[in-house]
Amino acid sequence: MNIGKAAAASGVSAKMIRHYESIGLIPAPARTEAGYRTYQPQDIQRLVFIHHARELGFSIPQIGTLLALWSNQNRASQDVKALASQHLAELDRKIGQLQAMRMTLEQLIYACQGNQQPECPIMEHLSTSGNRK
Amino acid sequence: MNIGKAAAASGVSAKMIRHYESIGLIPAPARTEAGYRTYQPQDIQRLVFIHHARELGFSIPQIGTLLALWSNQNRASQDVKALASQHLAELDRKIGQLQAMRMTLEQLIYACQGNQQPECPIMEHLSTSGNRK
DNA sequence: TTAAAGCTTGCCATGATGGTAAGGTCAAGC
DNA sequence: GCTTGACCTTACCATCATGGCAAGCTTTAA
Repeated sequence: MNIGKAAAASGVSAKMIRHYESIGLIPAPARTEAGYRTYQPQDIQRLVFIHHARELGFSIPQIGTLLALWSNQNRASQDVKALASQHLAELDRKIGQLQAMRMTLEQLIYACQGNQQPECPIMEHLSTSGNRK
Repeated sequence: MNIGKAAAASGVSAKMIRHYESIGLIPAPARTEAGYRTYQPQDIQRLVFIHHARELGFSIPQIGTLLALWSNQNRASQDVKALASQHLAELDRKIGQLQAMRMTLEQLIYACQGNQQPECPIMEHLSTSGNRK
């Protein structure tokens, strides 16, 4: 299977497959005489795994760890759970940050008249030096 | 005022002040004979404005627009409001994405025993090819 | 006078991904 | 057989905002 098919089958773009190979996340596959990469079914499984992990927001280094656990028959599910929990905490942190922005911004938008006049609480907020609780 | 003081006064790092200058977000300030940048109070105001806008998550191009509106006496608050609303929508989109990840991940973590055994719903989710609603 | 702190520019790195360019290869149709 | 188009290859550049480091100059304080 060439890289195009592998990309379509796994949901990972050809570009990213090459990238993952270059950073060592996936092993370098066999090549045809012409130099084309050829993928086996288990390579596709690995790519699918990566794709799903990316959908959940895991970073590439985390996915490296997950892949190692995946191919380890003696893994303890608590290790997987710990990594996932760590990522969950990170997601919560990011969501919290964005929601804090969202909250302030929404209030400012609500308070803004949105007319032809220049007066605007949003601008005032941005230019005000201090006292922003 | 040198760049260090300007950084401390505005909350924008010296590094970023130089960067903003290099991309044209702020005008190049006067220099001393030795080549040191010297900032005026209005420059600090501008930096404070940028800092606050970054805290709300506005992108640099958006901040460029906001700065233009800021220094425009004839601005209409509806223009500011429109830009802010656009950004709010973007925040909502990102929050939604993260929350979708969060939701799935939390369920998987909940279902995982977290013991010494290898069986793990998280791993199953990642390796399963399809049917992930 | 000397040492420390601060400034200068320039380059490199992040993280995950996209784009583009220049060229080689393969398969199908004529 | 030859052309065409789809596919592959590598290599480089771009994003976005920020940090770090290095080599060298300037200012300040002891």
